[in-house]
Amino acid sequence: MARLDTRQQILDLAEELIRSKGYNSFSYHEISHTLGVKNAAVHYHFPTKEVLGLEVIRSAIQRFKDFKEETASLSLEEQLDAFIQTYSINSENDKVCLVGAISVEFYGLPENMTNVMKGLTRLIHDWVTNLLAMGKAEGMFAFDMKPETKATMIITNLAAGVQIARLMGNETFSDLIKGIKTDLGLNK
Amino acid sequence: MARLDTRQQILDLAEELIRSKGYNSFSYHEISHTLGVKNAAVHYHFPTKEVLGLEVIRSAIQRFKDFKEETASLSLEEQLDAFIQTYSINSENDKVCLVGAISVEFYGLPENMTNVMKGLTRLIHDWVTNLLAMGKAEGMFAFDMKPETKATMIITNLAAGVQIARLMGNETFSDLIKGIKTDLGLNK
DNA sequence: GTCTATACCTTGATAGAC
DNA sequence: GTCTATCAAGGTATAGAC
Repeated sequence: MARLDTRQQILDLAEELIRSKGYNSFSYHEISHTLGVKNAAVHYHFPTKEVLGLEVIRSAIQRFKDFKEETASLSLEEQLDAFIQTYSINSENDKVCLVGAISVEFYGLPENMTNVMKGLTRLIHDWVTNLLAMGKAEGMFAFDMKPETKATMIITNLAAGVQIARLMGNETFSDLIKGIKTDLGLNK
Repeated sequence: MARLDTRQQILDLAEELIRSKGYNSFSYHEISHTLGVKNAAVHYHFPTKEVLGLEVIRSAIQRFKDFKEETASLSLEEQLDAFIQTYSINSENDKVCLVGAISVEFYGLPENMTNVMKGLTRLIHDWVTNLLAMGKAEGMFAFDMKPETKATMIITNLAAGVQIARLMGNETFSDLIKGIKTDLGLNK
């Protein structure tokens, strides 16, 4: 049985590794060995590790754009739930988000990567800000500050929520989600 | 002029490096070169990198215990401010906190390190929980959930706040602090 | 598109002189 | 306590055959 798309497999595994150990903690050997190909095959698809890292971020940008389109017709509360869902963790999957992974290693990464990552972060923050602003206007979400600020609060809750879950357990994360909703005046 | 305490200098620099690039992004060579000593000198004080990482975390535990003692006589709001202050960033200092740094690289670190880190995280979380519980009882802080949950919310705001500031700018962080206080019913 | 083979550098770590 | 010297292992990356 032939490999369908080695390039895509490498890309998916690289993202998984970045989000579980960090960019500087995995090697081309780990990727090639896991996928059952050779080191050189990985270099064929992604000539340098920086290119691989960049493509991981670019594909995440595309994925977020798809997410926006796919959820655009949902209610605002459903959109918020769908967004929270993208962070969700269970015992087999406790990857942190890219924003957290890249920002923690920030000064150990190629500048190209951090620059592209800034774009993704803005994209996410703008979308959440807009969602909250609309929700507040509709009387769906309640909060007493700029929607930009509330967006930062929710994004940081989620980003560090998946991180701290590794140190304190997954219940801490599910508990946190309830707190976010309570502070938005949901959970009534 | 003799070096006063090489061991302490190594320890401080190692923490700085972990919090700016991550544990797997710095080397013994970077430490020795920066401090103007040789590789072997670093190994004399910290025989393995794992021991060095462990000592960084242990010294952070001691520092937090000192912080508790030093702030114990302050008002609850002053204690909260002092805690927030430990995360504070400016243009020369935008190190992330140890909780974030260690949790992001979690699966790329020696288990010994992550285990000791769990202790520090509990220590911090318990202290914040207690602070919030007392503050609520006193009518100083207002929130509609378990103090444990609110503690997780504030800690994740701060931990990811310093991270996201690297991608969005420091104003995002100062704005976030205002949001935290607003949600606690302060900032009136 | 994947392989073998290899080059070259950096890494963490050790032995032994001073 | 710091040095010189050195090591084995692992890292990214490339050349060229299939």
